[in-house]
Amino acid sequence: MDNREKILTSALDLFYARGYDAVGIQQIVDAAGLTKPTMYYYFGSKRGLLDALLGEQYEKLERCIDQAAVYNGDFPETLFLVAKAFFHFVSENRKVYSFMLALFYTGQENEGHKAVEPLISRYYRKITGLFEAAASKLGNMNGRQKQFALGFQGLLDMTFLRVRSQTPEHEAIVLDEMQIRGIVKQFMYGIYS
Amino acid sequence: MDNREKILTSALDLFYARGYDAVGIQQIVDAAGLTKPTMYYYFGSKRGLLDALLGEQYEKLERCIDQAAVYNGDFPETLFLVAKAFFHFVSENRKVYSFMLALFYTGQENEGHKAVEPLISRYYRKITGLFEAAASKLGNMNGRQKQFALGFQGLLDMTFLRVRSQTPEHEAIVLDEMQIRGIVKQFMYGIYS
DNA sequence: ATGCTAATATACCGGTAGGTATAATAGGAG
DNA sequence: CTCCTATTATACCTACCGGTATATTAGCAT
Repeated sequence: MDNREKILTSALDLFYARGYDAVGIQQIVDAAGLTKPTMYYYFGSKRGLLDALLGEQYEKLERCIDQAAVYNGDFPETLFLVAKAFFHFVSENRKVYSFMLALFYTGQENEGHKAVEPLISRYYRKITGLFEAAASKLGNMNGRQKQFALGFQGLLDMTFLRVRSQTPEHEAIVLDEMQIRGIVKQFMYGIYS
Repeated sequence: MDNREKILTSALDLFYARGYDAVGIQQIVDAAGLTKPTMYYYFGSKRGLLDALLGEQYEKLERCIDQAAVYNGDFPETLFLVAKAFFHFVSENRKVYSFMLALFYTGQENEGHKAVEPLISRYYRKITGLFEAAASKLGNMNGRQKQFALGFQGLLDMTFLRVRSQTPEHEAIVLDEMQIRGIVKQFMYGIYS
């Protein structure tokens, strides 16, 4: 692992545990066994570090979802595949996804919020696109695709947070296929009722 | 409004917009038109200010819910009354509830998280108690009361965040009874399916 | 008027924040 | 061997952080 990666890793650990604003550059480079100029050489600023961290991690999430999110006519199955891809990613990247959610929930004038906001919006557009692709077949969404997308992703986030809180920090987050199908089923019943 | 209140108000405004760690005491007292020693006279420390702010606001939320959350045999109706009380509170206190959620989602080693955690836990215990009171009549919960409570509250939070994001900062958040009934209905279908 | 207390301001503390000027080091290309 | 560039560290900057010692003000009871 080169020094750039060391800094990114230490930063994520600390941001996840204490939050972006509560962590100083000094603490990050200390944890990485380096010094401040090294961090500024690679990232230019604290915000630059955050952007790099979020950008690189978000790309991984997006690739995960893109591989799964192909509407093929069977909408519940598509949602299941998306949910499965999502949980696969967050299980192996619990820190980064938790951190992204935390940043997104902080005040809109917060620097961290401004950094994640475009990524989260982009992600939601992707999920919304799924519902729009299915709109012609489902028919009864009445322009509520965005609301459904938010509801669906909210259910996934909520489930992630619940399972995370019940899983010790050092253990892997586990959700089997049956549980994931259960979540999608619950969501679909909500839509059709 | 006395000076103590002025400080609490300014603090909430700033914490809500920028986050707890990103706001300094100096900014808070400047916004309130006062000076630092006044803040330290009333609250002793930044953490003391946060505790006072959260404590006083949480009490209002708890009173709101307590008035509504009395299980009377009709469980869906009980949930509806709780949801209605919840939305009534968050509509009139959008900043404080948003701020509480933000703090709760930040890292567990963050001071702000430590401050809200007991309040949120207490709140969840209250909601869980509702499901436990209904357990004898509903019967089929199989010890999943806590999970249902988290799911139900998560749905309320999610809805609040969605409606909030669609409501301009200066406008009141509005959810009519029909929409609230729809949310509860969606949740119940999930349980029974 | 006098003394007491609650409430507020001025001016300051040590520490650390984000950030940088400068120099040393190291590895490859010629 | 020598130069060049990429990388890293030492030492420092200013600004602001949370917090406080001290003085002042205002109101009130005597």
